[in-house]
Amino acid sequence: MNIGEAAALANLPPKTIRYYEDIALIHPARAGNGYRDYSETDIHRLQFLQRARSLGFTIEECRVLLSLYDDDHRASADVRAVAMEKIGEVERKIVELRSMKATLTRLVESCHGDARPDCPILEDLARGSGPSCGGHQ
Amino acid sequence: MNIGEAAALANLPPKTIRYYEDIALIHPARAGNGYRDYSETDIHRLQFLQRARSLGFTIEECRVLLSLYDDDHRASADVRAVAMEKIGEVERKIVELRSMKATLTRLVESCHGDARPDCPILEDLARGSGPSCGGHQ
DNA sequence: GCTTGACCTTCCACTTGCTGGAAGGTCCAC
DNA sequence: GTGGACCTTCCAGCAAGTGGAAGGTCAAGC
Repeated sequence: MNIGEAAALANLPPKTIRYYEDIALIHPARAGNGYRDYSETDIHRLQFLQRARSLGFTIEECRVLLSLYDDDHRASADVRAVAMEKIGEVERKIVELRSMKATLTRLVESCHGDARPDCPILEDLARGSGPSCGGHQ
Repeated sequence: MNIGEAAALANLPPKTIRYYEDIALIHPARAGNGYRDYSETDIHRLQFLQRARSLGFTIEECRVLLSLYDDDHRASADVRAVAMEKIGEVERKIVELRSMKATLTRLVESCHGDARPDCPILEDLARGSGPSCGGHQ
């Protein structure tokens, strides 16, 4: 199967699939004309990657998950641990975004938003969070 | 004032401050010895950048905000519009992360997590989201 | 047989927002 | 005058792809 069909089945752009081969996540065969030739197994790996990436796993985490996927003697506890760590990361990100949203909302509500130049949003930004006033890096 | 002191006041690494100069967000003076020399105004702009970045504005958005900050004839409505657009983006990101977290949580709960190799998490990933089954790009 | 267009190939550059490190200059205290 | 902390420039690299150029291949239509 050519890369276009594989792309449609895995819901990934052909460019991304070639990139995944570049970084050795998949190893498709080659047809006589030099075209990549994807097997059912390759498609499964691509779908695996698409789904894992969409769930927020990094490429390196996907590599680990794929090696567990390939390992018949894996412990499901190992997979579970990776997923739980990711839940924690996603949670931390949500908390951070909620804090950003709260601050932005407060700023927008404090701004009259008309044609005049005085703007509490810009004033707040220019004040900065200071060297030790809760700015988050 | 040298870059180290400016960095402490703005809560930014010196490297980042040089980078901001590289991309023309700030234009500090130079002392006789070639060292950058930051004024109070420069510090305010750096604090502005630090705060705006921490609130999720991209560098290009910061550039727009700084130009509004510099413009005595700005309309506060323009600033407000940028901030509201950012609130929308942050919200969309939160929704996406919540959906990721829900899926991950479901997967983790379905996995016994012991020494055996059978793992619903890997099975789900290998199934993929399919070409038209709600995978999000 | 020839053209057209869709597909495939490789390779290199670009993106965002920095960060790390090398090689060297400056400043100040001891 | 020496050590260490600071500063300078420049070059390389990170994640995770994306865009585009230059060219090869395949199948359909005339």
